[in-house]
Amino acid sequence: MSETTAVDLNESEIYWWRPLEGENRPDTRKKILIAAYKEIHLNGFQSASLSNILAHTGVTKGALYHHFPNKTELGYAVIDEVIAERIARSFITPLATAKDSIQALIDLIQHSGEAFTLRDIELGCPLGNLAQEMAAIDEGFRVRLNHIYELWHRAIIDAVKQAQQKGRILPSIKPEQVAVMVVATMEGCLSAGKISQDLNKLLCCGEGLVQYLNLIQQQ
Amino acid sequence: MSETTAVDLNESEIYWWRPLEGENRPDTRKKILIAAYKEIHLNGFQSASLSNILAHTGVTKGALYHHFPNKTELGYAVIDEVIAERIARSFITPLATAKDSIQALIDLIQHSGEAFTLRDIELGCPLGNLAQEMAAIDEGFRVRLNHIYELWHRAIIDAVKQAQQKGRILPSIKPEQVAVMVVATMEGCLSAGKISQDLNKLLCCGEGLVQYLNLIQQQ
DNA sequence: GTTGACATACCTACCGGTCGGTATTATAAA
DNA sequence: TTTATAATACCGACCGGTAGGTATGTCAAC
Repeated sequence: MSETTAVDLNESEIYWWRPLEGENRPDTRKKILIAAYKEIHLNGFQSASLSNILAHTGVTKGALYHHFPNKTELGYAVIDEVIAERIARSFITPLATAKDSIQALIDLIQHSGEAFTLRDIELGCPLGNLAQEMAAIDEGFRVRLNHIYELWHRAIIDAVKQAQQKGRILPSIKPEQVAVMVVATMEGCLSAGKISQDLNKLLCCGEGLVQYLNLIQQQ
Repeated sequence: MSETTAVDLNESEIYWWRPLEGENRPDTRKKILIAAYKEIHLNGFQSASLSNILAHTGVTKGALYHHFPNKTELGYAVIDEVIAERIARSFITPLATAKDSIQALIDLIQHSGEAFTLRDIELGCPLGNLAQEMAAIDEGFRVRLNHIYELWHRAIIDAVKQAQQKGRILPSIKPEQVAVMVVATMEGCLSAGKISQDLNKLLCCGEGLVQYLNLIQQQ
């Protein structure tokens, strides 16, 4: 979608902390992208305020419109350069590089469930939020977000197929079905946690998904 | 949440069709509620425009602010009087009244998967959309939406417990876990369908959920 | 002297919300 | 049965504020 390299978010940084001052060469574009990602994650795209992004970065409106033609294109860039990279790093690469692919998938679900903070579940999944909000409204958003989901699905399909070849998973199981279901349930879990503001509900849902993955294995 | 009776939506009606004219006694409040529900379903609450609602109903701003003190309270009323009733009618009552509760749950998932139109999956679940958008922003929304989810969970918990007593479901299964997972996966399915705009993906996901429900049954 | 990277001032559209006023209907005393 | 009173339902011009977006200017680097 974009030729520019992905943006490193520095995840541990607290939202809206004052930007580092006195930095010799601030990459303005990167700063805008990160601030926009946070603002969108917090408020959704439509309610994301450019003025907020400007205020929190110290960047001026002129600079913003120098780097991005309009708000929509800024949103596209956030998807292509921030969100896509996060999903790849968190959920796709670990599957592709694993020896035991199906166990890696289970580990991933359990690990991400445990790694969530209260703030995380309060805000929900950046990908899911945006997809929910924008898919019906803007085709450009829909296509870009769908592309990320397709990559995610493909990674799980490959993992299941690999496990099936090793005889670890019942041959009657359709890999595509598992992929769609795992992603859907993970998103649904996040959503459940967000609404109830109850980490246990999220964990409970994750256990259910792991249980499903165990049930479709041989023996 | 509200003492007023639920609003009948007349589901077959096409969105934003001209309102019936020459009707002898138009219930303005009901008209506003239905139009607001549709506008919110389409654009989300924050981006829902009161002017749009007014334009599509022919109701004036004065009338709107006569019936609702502000936009937020209008949103609350939509949840309490429109969305809650829809969820109850579609997913809760059918479970509570069924003889074979677990088969009713499976039927419900399969039936609702088949009943969806392309327009439905384009817009997504009214409950899920709103929850995703507003849970982190407004506590009033969160509490009301969570209440609906709680009712839904309870209905499934009762169904699973009932089936367990009849020996139809493995005793090791935790009903709460099934409930959270079923709701989460259904929401996730809808979401997957919405983003891919592919009915097959939604159906595929529903099959996966049914498969899970079959796997936790005895024999 | 041209280009890229900003900065500043400004524009218009639209947003939720207010407010003074009016038409209609219900209540009830005369 | 008429008439005074009051509450309800509604109208629409108007308001302050904010939104995204633009026009023009500056200034260092090449």
